[in-house]
Amino acid sequence: MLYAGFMSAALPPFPKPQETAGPPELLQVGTGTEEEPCLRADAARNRARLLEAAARLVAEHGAAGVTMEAVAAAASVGKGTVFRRFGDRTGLLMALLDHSEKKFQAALLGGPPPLGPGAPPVERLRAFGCAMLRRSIDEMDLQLAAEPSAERRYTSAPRRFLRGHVALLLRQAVPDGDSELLSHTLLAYLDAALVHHLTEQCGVPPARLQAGWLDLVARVTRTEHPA
Amino acid sequence: MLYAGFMSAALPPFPKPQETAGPPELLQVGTGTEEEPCLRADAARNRARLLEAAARLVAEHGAAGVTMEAVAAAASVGKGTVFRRFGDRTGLLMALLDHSEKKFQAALLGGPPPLGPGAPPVERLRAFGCAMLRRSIDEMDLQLAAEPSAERRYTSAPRRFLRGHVALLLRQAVPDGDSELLSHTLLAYLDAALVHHLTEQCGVPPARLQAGWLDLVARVTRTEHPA
DNA sequence: AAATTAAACGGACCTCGGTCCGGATCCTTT
DNA sequence: AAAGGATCCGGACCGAGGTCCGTTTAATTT
Repeated sequence: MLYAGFMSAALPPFPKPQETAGPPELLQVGTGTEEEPCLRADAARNRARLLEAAARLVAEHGAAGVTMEAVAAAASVGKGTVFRRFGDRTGLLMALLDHSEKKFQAALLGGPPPLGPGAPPVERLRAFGCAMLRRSIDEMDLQLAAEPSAERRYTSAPRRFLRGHVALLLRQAVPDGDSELLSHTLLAYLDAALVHHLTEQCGVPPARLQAGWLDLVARVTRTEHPA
Repeated sequence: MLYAGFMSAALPPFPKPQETAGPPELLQVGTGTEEEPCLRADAARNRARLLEAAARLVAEHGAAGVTMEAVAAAASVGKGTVFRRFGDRTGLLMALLDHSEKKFQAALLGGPPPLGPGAPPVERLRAFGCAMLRRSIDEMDLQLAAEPSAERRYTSAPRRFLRGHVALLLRQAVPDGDSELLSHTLLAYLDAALVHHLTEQCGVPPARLQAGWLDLVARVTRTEHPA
């Protein structure tokens, strides 16, 4: 069931939808946060409305134009409802990325190689990076806008999943070595903000970024470059 | 003259102190933004007051307690003055780190080896990372609070300086290889937010972080581990 | 079908970062 | 020393994120 929507639990009075804990140091894939735990009818309807409205606003005015009040108004819903459902602005933006996220996770877990299982780990790492780069470039504005504050940046469910995946591959490809730490390093190269900076502000062409990834993987795994 | 205060120019009506451009792709060290261009007497006095007040607030309530209004009040100064001088909250916080920053830069440029010049590049890289880790751990709250928004994260003068330094060492240590991109990767490992996450939220001991750095440098430069 | 209760709703309200501009203040010029 | 002009000051103002709580509504029980 993949990881299934990273924040959507319905909690007592108002407290923001927290992370449903999960195992403290999960190395498994599927970060287990359960799907919407049976939203009430009206709640589900409003949630859908809000997502639709938010998506429309993004399409029209870019991610920067997605104001919590604007979304609420566009969905004919109270402001409080938006926060109740998504916790905060970041949560709403992440929910917008959820679909793409789930598809990507599915490809990693069960898709065809080399992205999915079946190929040797180093090859899967290469493919992973290239796919991530594409994704980052495509959904740039949203990815940037959805970035959590510094304290939570590394604890979001999608991030944890990706890191777990990379760490898994690294454990196979680099048995000697701190896969946990190395996985952070590799993921950092694919960070949306960095990719944005390099491509938009420094004019680095995507091909160079991709070559850089292949080179980085080769160095970290101490392998040779692919042909 | 190092890089000398990353933002402090006095500009016409109000526009925020911008980056004074600088060469588009400077690979030199000393990122040239000139010192306070002769602040008016009252302006200089207020600037000092503000920094002092801000430092006191940090000491008392942590970086989170540094509110622009609070700083203004504590310095007996108008709110607008704070913004005029420092541009925005990030600018104020960065100014607080400026002293430590300059000292660090001096150590890199002219201090004793292996941090300063005189040691082989790989050794300097190792020392650089260890020093950065210490710094990150010491000034954690401030570093986190001073982090710019995603769009500007990679364009701040201190960041550019550090990246230039690492890229310089990498060009010597790894002539074959995209030093620009690799320098981003190495710096990412030392990112304050990541260090915070690992040490505070994951309980990773600093020694492991340091070992991870040495290992990373070894892999990236394709050298052996030090004894 | 009425009563009950847990959950959801909505919008007033608060805080804080950031902007504006009329007026005060400091340097220069003569 | 007086005037003139550039710079700076201050605090009212605005927008947006986030919270609170009295009210409404959907599920459940009897």
